[in-house]
Amino acid sequence: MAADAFGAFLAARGLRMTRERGAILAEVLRRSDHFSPEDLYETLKRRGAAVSLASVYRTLPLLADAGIITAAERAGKLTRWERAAGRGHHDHMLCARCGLTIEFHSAELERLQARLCRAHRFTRLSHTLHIHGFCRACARAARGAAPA
Amino acid sequence: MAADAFGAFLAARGLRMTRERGAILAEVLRRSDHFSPEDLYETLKRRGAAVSLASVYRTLPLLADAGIITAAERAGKLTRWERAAGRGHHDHMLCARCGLTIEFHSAELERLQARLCRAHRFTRLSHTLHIHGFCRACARAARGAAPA
DNA sequence: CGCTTATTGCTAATGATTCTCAGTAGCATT
DNA sequence: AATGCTACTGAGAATCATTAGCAATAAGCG
Repeated sequence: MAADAFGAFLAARGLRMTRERGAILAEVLRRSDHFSPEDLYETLKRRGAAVSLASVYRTLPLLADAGIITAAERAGKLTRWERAAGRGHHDHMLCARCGLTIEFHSAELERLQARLCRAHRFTRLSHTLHIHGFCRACARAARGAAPA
Repeated sequence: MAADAFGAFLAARGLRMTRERGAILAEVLRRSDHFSPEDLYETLKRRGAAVSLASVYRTLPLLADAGIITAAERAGKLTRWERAAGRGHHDHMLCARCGLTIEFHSAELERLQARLCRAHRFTRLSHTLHIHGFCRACARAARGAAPA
């Protein structure tokens, strides 16, 4: 279904659904985590789908425009992407020690933001919330390692 | 005062307060907006403070560790920094059309985040919230430009 | 004042992302 | 099925922010 949606999206813009774009889309849909363009490229190569890195870079923004994925973060140098949650959206808690990503959603948070935007006469389109810190395991480890 | 704090921070790490670091710190404190390393470098050069771009890049992370500035965003390729709000912290609304940045703070938002983190057993250190959309003027302009 | 060693400026290197360009392939029409 | 018009692709060069390497300086301590 996402493939059809993407095809329609492309057609509406006079673009074409090619084998490469199909392969990239399929791989993206298979993923549920965050991935970098390089990640995706390596995986595709490993699976035998001959798609160049340039095409991966060219296709990701298209998938984003089509609403199928969104840019998730810019950790270090890499840009990471993730599958769009279809309808809703979620925010992230990122563990600074082990890299764990916790995805969460809070209707209350959304409502609060809407209220804040209204107060500032700001028309909200999207948002990104990243909470940095330590996951449970790492917080415990840190406590054990540096008790002083 | 911030200069003293930075000096103490450096001393505690066996680092030295140099003329260059002093100049960079002074310029950073003079700024109230978001700035890129390049921005800062150009301004310093214009003011006659001979500080190399490499030193700017080397000093910004130190100022961040000292809590004087924080990395604000990654628009395009540039990394932008801003002065830390001293005590509190604020979030951002970014206008996609004119680039306006609205800074805001909401105690309720902070409380809500604390609650969400507790629920996920996550130890929060910091967070970044960027709301993307249109500022009042641009929203009005957009409505006028594309009324259909 | 004289050391020790952190720091600086310059410049080359790095590395993710983008561009270029010649060859290839959708797809609508004939 | 063949043709024409373009979008698309792969490979490698080009960009450009950020880093690393190195010789020359200059903090900060005794």
